[in-house]
Amino acid sequence: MINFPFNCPFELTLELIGGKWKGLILWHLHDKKVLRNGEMLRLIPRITQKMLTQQLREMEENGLIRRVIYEQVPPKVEYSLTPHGEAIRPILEMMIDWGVEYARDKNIVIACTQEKD
Amino acid sequence: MINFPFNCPFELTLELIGGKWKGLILWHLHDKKVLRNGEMLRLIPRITQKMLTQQLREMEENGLIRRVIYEQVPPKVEYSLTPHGEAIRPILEMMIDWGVEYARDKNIVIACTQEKD
DNA sequence: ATATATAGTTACCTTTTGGTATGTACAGTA
DNA sequence: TACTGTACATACCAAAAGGTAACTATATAT
Repeated sequence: MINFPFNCPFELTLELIGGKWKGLILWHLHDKKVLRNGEMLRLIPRITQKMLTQQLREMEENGLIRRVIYEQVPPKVEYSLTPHGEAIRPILEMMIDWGVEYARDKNIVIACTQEKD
Repeated sequence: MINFPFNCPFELTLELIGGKWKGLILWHLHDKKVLRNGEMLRLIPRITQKMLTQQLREMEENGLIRRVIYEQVPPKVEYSLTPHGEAIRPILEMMIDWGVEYARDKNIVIACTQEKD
């Protein structure tokens, strides 16, 4: 999995949460604790199934989230945060706070359907 | 400059500090306060001139850093942080802390020549 | 037999990002 | 006259990331 030559721990962290949708997915998981595939698709309207699966798989492989499969038909799969995923929370919060402040100062509009809490 | 449809303030922040070398550049600027082009090349051995200029220009355009040109020959240009750039510091610190902790847990080696302080 | 619901996969394409190598400008110095 | 130091720019290429559209599987309900 992870085996690049990182110049700095910052790069490692960026590698793990830098995907286009990862912040949003993690944020919803912090909020709801447990989410299913379809629920995430509804919470993140513009994401596609492919991107959702892709980002979830990467975060699972990196040990940020947990994937639990129930052997049922139709299938049921639940996603939740691991301790490493939980520990990301303050970073997300600070990035959101900084972004809000910056956007206010620069008059940038964010098409944001979610709130911080 | 910034005019994408962001899904979340997190994405905006990521857009501004997500470049391959931006964290490292910002970190050195936090440390040294003022840096010249050549000094940064020496501090970040694996970066190329092109990438350094590119990342600096983007951050300048986004208002994270300041570029001061002295009309001399040979040229002298100094880079420093703006208030928005300064405000990024706690995010960098948390990302570094989280990355260090994660790397320890997963036995990932980071070829890191810099220290946190 | 057909449709439903859920959670995917796959092939293909476009855009973005990062990297290599080389060229520019210009006053001062040997 | 050629070389140095500083801070770039530019053309070109390769790799990574992201996106679109269509296809899959299976028990149950109609």
